[in-house]
Amino acid sequence: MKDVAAALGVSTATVSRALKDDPAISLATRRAVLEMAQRVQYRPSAAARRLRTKSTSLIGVVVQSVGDGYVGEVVLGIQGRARDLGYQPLFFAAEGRTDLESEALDVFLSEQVTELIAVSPTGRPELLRRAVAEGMHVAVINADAEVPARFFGEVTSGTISGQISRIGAPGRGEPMCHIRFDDVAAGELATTHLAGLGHRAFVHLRGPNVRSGLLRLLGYRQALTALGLWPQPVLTAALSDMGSRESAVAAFLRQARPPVAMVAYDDLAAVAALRAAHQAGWRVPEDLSVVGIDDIQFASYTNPGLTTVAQPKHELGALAVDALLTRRGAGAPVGPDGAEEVRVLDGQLIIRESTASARPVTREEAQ
Amino acid sequence: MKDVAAALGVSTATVSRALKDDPAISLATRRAVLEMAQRVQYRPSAAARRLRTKSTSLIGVVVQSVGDGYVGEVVLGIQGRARDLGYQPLFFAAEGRTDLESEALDVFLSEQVTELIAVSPTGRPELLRRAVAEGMHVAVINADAEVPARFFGEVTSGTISGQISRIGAPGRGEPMCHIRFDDVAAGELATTHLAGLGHRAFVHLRGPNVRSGLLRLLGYRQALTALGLWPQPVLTAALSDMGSRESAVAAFLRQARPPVAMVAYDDLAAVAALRAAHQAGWRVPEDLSVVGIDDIQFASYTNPGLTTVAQPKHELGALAVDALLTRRGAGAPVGPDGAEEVRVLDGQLIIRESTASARPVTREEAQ
DNA sequence: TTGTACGCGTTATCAG
DNA sequence: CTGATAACGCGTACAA
Repeated sequence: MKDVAAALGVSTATVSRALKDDPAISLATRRAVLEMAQRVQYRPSAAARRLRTKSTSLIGVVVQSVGDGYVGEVVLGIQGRARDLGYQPLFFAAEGRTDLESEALDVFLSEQVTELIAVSPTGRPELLRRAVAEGMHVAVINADAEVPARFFGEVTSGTISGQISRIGAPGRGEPMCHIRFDDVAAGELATTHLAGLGHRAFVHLRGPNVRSGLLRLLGYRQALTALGLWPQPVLTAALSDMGSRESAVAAFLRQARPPVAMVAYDDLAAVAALRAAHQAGWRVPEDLSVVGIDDIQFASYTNPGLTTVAQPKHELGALAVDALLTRRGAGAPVGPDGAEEVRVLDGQLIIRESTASARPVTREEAQ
Repeated sequence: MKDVAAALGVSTATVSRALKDDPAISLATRRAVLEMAQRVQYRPSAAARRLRTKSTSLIGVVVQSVGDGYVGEVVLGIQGRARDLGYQPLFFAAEGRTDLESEALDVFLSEQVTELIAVSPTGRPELLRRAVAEGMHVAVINADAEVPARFFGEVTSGTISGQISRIGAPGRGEPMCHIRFDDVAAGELATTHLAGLGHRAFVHLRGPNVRSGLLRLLGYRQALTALGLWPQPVLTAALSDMGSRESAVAAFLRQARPPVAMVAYDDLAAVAALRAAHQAGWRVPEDLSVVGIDDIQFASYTNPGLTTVAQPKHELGALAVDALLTRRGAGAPVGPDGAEEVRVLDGQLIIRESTASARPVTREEAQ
């Protein structure tokens, strides 16, 4: 910057102003400065600017793992929107380790990052708490806290207590913004699609004991109840791995008769069902229709291609950035009353080859 | 820092020294400082330190897309090793857009990043050139430049010219470090595994016109040649998408007879083969054995699970960090003679369910 | 062993 | 409209 100033015979203050489009600057000098800056390959020192202004255009992003493709898409949404607003994301993969989460926060604090996005945090909200305590603005995408196992029992068989309906709303009044996929609606959408195909025998392969698992199950039940088809079976795997899920499905298929319509917790669970069906000699979609939730990249590569309810992954990321950065301009801390704010996004049904009509096509339909 | 100094009645210089384990400091004051820093929640300002020392502990990482899981694993390797060495990765997803690549470089330069890792750059090496021109140290993981289509013809049918053997060595003498997966060895490993299973009828589903595509094909040919089984068919898809590949495989299967052993360019290509086989009524692995390359996360979820040659993704990332950071200590610019340096990592065969013996098990083997 | 003083590259304030 | 100047938080050469 000194060089530019010297070369033009002006002061560094002038250069600084010209570069940031200060209104109090003559057009002539501004142009001269810009051109010279170009010629000298001037690059502003982010460190110096940061030191002086005490504000970064960095936005911290903690993810659990970046390996599973789902997160990757969200991250792309974040980066895209951040770019548009002149911000640069600083990523940190915590891999579910508390010590790494803590380290991430330290790094962000040292870098004077004030904006934080947590993508699908699964553990305790301790990290986020500390972050807001340190004065950060935080947005959370698809927070997925654990949930007592008995809640699943209540949804499956008993009456739904008030506790459960309240569980859809995350947070405990922490001043942070939540961006969420509508899990209940997704469960409903998957189920009604199947029902619309003429199915009357359903199964749900449920997920882990976390909020999204409960909510998707709830959607399944609500759709079925509305259709007068409740109750229908719900499968629980011992663990969330392929193996457990495959055996759960296999056990079910042994005592069932086609056609059956399955709503899986997510695409991975759906893949387990696909494998179990194949092993058991059930054809998909002729004998077993299955729909997943999420639309991970691989959903279109399964055999057959998986019908699923897609999460708007890009939008989730973009919206989190918006929530952080636009709020700031308005000056309001978070939400209208300073409490948390929640934005919910809907999924979209993607029909591929894993779902089909419950009965063979009749002659009329075939025409 | 001022606070800490004031609270203890010492100068900031003393605090600074105590914090960085300067030998010229008394044990007593050091302990006092450390404790007080703890109490006051002192966090060093990365910006100020950076401005003063003119060096960052940031390492820039450009990836194309972070969505496909493969990159995610490499990224984890990078972050892990960087952490150990006290560095923080700064990621940028370029999505194959030249303007974004350029912007990434600008960001890195503004942040005074001197270390750069490019993960699987596919386009022209322009970005990397500019980076070294700007004085950066750069390491490249699996550079995969385009390659003339006729080279594939030479490998398949004609004699292998000198050009091709030279193509294995990347770069044009640019002073940068290359970390690479041994594509030739991977092709060989996949092929010999199938041959070891008793197969005599092979196919290769080849990849795009890039270096790795050519090299894997070369490995396929070399293994077969060594076994006296060359020539064998090579399939070329119109594009790199599922559809083109499926039709290429379908067309082949129509005029072939089981059992056939296939070496696919990568796991995605192998998945296309799985789908085509299913459509055509060929059983895997009974009629068609297929092995992929890469071992993406989804390889274990296909139906049946995919036998593949795994890339050491973590190591690739970790090694790139090492190459950058340890070299620096030694003071040597790059490699022994200031030219490029290449490190090649081997793949590992992962046997799942997509490959089987060429003939039905005999009575002796069944026992 | 510790304190003093300066400068890294910017921007904001104040005067001109 | 522009210039001089101070300050952001830290590291370090030099003096004590």
